[in-house]
Order: sequence, then structure tokens, then C-alpha cells
Amino acid sequence: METRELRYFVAVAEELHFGRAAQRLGIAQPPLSRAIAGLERRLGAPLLERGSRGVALTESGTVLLREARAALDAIEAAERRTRRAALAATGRPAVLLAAKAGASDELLAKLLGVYAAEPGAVAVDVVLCGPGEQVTLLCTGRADVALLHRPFDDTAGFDTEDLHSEGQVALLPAGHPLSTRSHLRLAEVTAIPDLPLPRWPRPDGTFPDGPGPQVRDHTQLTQLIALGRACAIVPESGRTGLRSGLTAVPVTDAPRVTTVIAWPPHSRSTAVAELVRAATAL
Amino acid sequence: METRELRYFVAVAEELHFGRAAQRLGIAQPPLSRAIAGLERRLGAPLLERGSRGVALTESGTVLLREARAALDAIEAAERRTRRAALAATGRPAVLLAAKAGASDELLAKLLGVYAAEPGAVAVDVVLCGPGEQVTLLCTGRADVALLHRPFDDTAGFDTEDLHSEGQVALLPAGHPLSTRSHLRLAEVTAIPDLPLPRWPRPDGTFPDGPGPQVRDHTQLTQLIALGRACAIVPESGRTGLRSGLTAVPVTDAPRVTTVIAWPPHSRSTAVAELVRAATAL
DNA sequence: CAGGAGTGATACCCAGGCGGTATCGCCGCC
DNA sequence: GGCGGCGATACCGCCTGGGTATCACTCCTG
Repeated sequence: METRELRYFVAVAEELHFGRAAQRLGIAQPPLSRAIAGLERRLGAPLLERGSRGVALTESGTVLLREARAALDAIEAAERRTRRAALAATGRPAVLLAAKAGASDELLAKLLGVYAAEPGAVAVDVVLCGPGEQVTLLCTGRADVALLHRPFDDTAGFDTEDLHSEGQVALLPAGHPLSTRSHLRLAEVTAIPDLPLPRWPRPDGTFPDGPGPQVRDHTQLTQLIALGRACAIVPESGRTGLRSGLTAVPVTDAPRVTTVIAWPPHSRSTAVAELVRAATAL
Repeated sequence: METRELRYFVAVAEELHFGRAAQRLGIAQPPLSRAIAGLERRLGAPLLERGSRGVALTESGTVLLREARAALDAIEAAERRTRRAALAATGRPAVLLAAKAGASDELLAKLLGVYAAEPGAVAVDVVLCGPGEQVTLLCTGRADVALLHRPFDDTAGFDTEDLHSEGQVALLPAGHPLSTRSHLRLAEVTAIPDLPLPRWPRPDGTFPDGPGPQVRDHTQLTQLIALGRACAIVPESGRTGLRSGLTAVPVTDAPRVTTVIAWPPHSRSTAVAELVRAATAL
């Protein structure tokens, strides 16, 4: 199987439309049809069901979509990591660390400080990204190591070390009736009238359906809460440096959040290993 | 990057010789040279150092070799898993389980028995393989799930559940002076004169250098020990069904061996999930 | 030191495959 | 029934990947 075929199939499987997929790929529709047909012939399995209106994935197609994405990520990672290795060999070596913007600020600052003090420490370039993006960055080689948060982020497929565990708090507009409580329960927070939980984007950038407002980062979130348009449940560390107009109340039965440091398996980078060592020693 | 280029590069990187690599790939040498040169040009990094006698990997080349192997494995897995999904959709669904031949016999038998008794259990095809091969089978999609043994097998990159932990025993020819001892220490076993530890093949099929005899499976091992040509340190469970002429003596300070069940991350197969559930409940 | 063997790079040619345009066949829907 | 949307098919041209022949360089050797 050629990378080209994989890319073509993923495009069609995501668009569920040959024309749009071809457009996205920058080619005409006929070659795309042929390529997919060839793929199906060689695999001996129908990947798509051509209905009169658009197409749908078959069982095999669903499997191939997942596997093809992983394979394409691996190829992209191979390219990126090789380029970075060449750069590190000739210029300044560096580690790319991905972290969720607005989360684990203190821990991140401490980690960078401790690691930088080590002998032989290299530069750490920090990439702050939206929620869930770190996993993609690691998969595609755009980051060497990342801070993830269980159970939100999917750590499957990476090597990880637990760094920190904490409870969660509800963020409420100051002055809200519940904001004077010493603690809350999950069910109470999700049932607050007129203060829905916000909707975060999926990895592909689209938003799930629901009543809450769409948010993309921590700033938008806190602003919406201060405006009295939403509430949220976030890890305790999210209350540090809280803007005025917000109150944090512990949620006793919310799942505990564990911050972990994650890196691709079989990573041979000594810099990453040192960084992980520094992190676990915190 | 195209799969073709990755395959070509891996061939050259493994052979460290353009001619032999081309032969292995079934093409002539000039196109291979061109393809590698193109790859280096597009990556902007030298991957190989052409010495007057043969070639050597650069730093970037080493990185690419590792990443390219992973990417090619992912592509092969994509193909295999899609084919198997198509088969399962039309014919009899099955789970492919990889296990080291001659290890964890009892546990494996029990697992198969318990799982088969479950409602909705599908057929489990067992692939017995040489030591360390399970990881490759899992990576390339030739197996859906595997029994691995820490610390021998590398579980990085898989989801795992611990099943069983056990100590290790030394296998000695019956009648050997040490065979009457109630227990031994690691240093004593490795230092036995005229009874070297055997050499197991590496993933690529070659053997490391050393004094011990080459062995490929459990039968060869026990035969060599019975002949008085080697001794070995194996998990306790390896003593079950021991052929005559062998004695097992516990090695107190040998690392404990943990049998784990492993599967590729993001596996969506319910059959695998059921099998894992049955295994952990043992 | 000249010649030869071994190895990778270059020059040049050919053809298969990939992509493009034009068109068809099929199905819903005003 | 005509029309529009969508995927498949037919056909063509060109690019690129692969083949053969040969070169350039470096050791090794007599």
C-alpha cells in the first residue's frame, strides 16, 4: 500500500464524498475513484458503500480509516523526527514539549526550572496547544514529549510517568447562589439552570451538539463564566491566577485528574529521558 | 514520503550496501541510488555516509531507520487488519492470539477455556512463535492480542494487563552437582563451568556473539541441557511437563517474570476486549 | 606503480501509471 | 420527463520509476 492511496482513502472516508475529497486533495475526481477502486480490489474488500446519495463506510472501511490515520501519522512523524535529528546534529539541539494552555502552569514552570538546572540540559521549546491536541502533536512528531491529563487525554500508545494528582473544582460566576457552598457534588453542577457546561472542540475541530457555548481555550472559558453564561469543572490547579469575578468550589465526587508526562515509545532521545527523570523527581 | 522510499531506505540501512539492498528489493542499483538521493534532498539531511568501502548511517539516518520501520509496520498492520475485518464480516470472525511457544502453557490453556465458555465468544486462533516474535506479530497486524513476558519482551507502545507473576528457576542436567541444591543465586548459575547460557536469536534472526550454543525454541533448549551442553534460567512455569533428564532449581535473586496480555492501543475489537476481560478475571 | 576488482553515481532510454478532460449511467427530485 | 448531482468509464499525454551501459573513485595486489 502506498502512502498516496492511504491519503486518498482517508480523504474520501472523512468527506464521504468523492468530489469534495478530490478537491481537498487537489486532484480531479476520476483518478480518485480509480485509486479507491484499485485499493478495494487489492484488499479484496469493499471499503465504501456507494449509495445513490453520497457514500458510507463499510466495516472494513472503518478499520482501514483508523489504521490508515495511524500509519500516516507514523510516516509524518518519521519525516519530522528525521528533519529534527538533522537539525540537532548541526545546530542547537532542543526538545519540543507540548502542554495544554492554561493547565498545570505551576508544574510546568517548576519542571522547566529544574531541568534547565541540570548539567547537559538542552533548550526546551514549549508548544502550548488546545485541549487534546498534545496527543496529535506527539503522534505526528511535532512534539517530543507532552504533559497529558488523565482521564481527559488518551494515553494509549505512549510511555508515561505520573507526575501529579488532584481533585476538581467547579468554576462559577462570583455571586452565584452555589458559590458560597464549601463543596458541591457532580450532579449539582451539571444541573445548574442557565449555566450549561461548555462544549470543547473535537480533534477535527468540530463541536459536539448540545446546549453549552463553544469554547476553544481557557481564556474564552473564564470569560464566559464571568459573564454568567456557563460554568465548568476543572482541575484544582486551574484556579491559580483566577481572574476576578470567578469562584472555585471543590467538587467532591468528580474524578481525580492525573497529570502525566508522555513520550513516544522507543524514543531514543537522551534529552527526553533526562526531562522525564527531572519531572518524576519533582 | 512514499512507502516505496521508506522500504528502499530500510533495505539500504540494513544491508549497508546499495548493491545487496537493490538485489533484496528486486530492482537494479541505479534507481535505488537515485531514490535515496532524492529522499536525502527532500529531507535536507544526509542519511548515509558513503565511504570508499560500503556505507554507514548518519545520526539522522539512525532516526529515520527506527521511525521508518515503525511506519512500515503500521502500514502492513493497516493492510492486514483491513483484510481480516473483511473476512470477519463475511465469514467466521476470529481473534489471533500470539504466544511464546513453551511458555505460560497452563495459563494459556486456562484462558482459552474460560473465554470459550463466555457467551458470544469467537474462535481464538493461537499462533505459537519464537521468543520476542509476539511483539512483531502485534506490530504488523499478524496478531490481534499477545501474551508477553516482562522484562524479556518490550511492552512499550501497547496496552497491557498483568496476568501472573512468577520467579525463575535454573534448568540443569539431572545429576549435575548443583542440581541437588534447594536454591541457587544468579551469579552461581552464570558461572557454571562448561554449561554456558544459550544464545537466543535477535528479532532479525541473527545470533549475538558469545560462548553458548544457539537455540531457537524450547525443545532445542531442553535437549541441549539434557545433553549437558548448556543450562538456562527460565520462569517457574517452564518446569511443567519437563522432560526427563532435567532438574529445576529456584534462582532466588533472578528477576521475577510477569506474564501480561497485550493488544494494540485503540483496538476497537470487542472480541479482544472480551478476551482481555476473561484473562484479567483468571 | 599499474591494473583490476568493487562500489556508488551518472547518462540515457523506455514504458507503465498517474492525472487530466470529456462523457456516460444512475438515481432523486422538482 | 427533464434536470441536477454524483460516481464510473474511456481515452489521452506526460512524468517518473526502472532498466542498461558506463563512469569515477578507491583500495588491494602483483
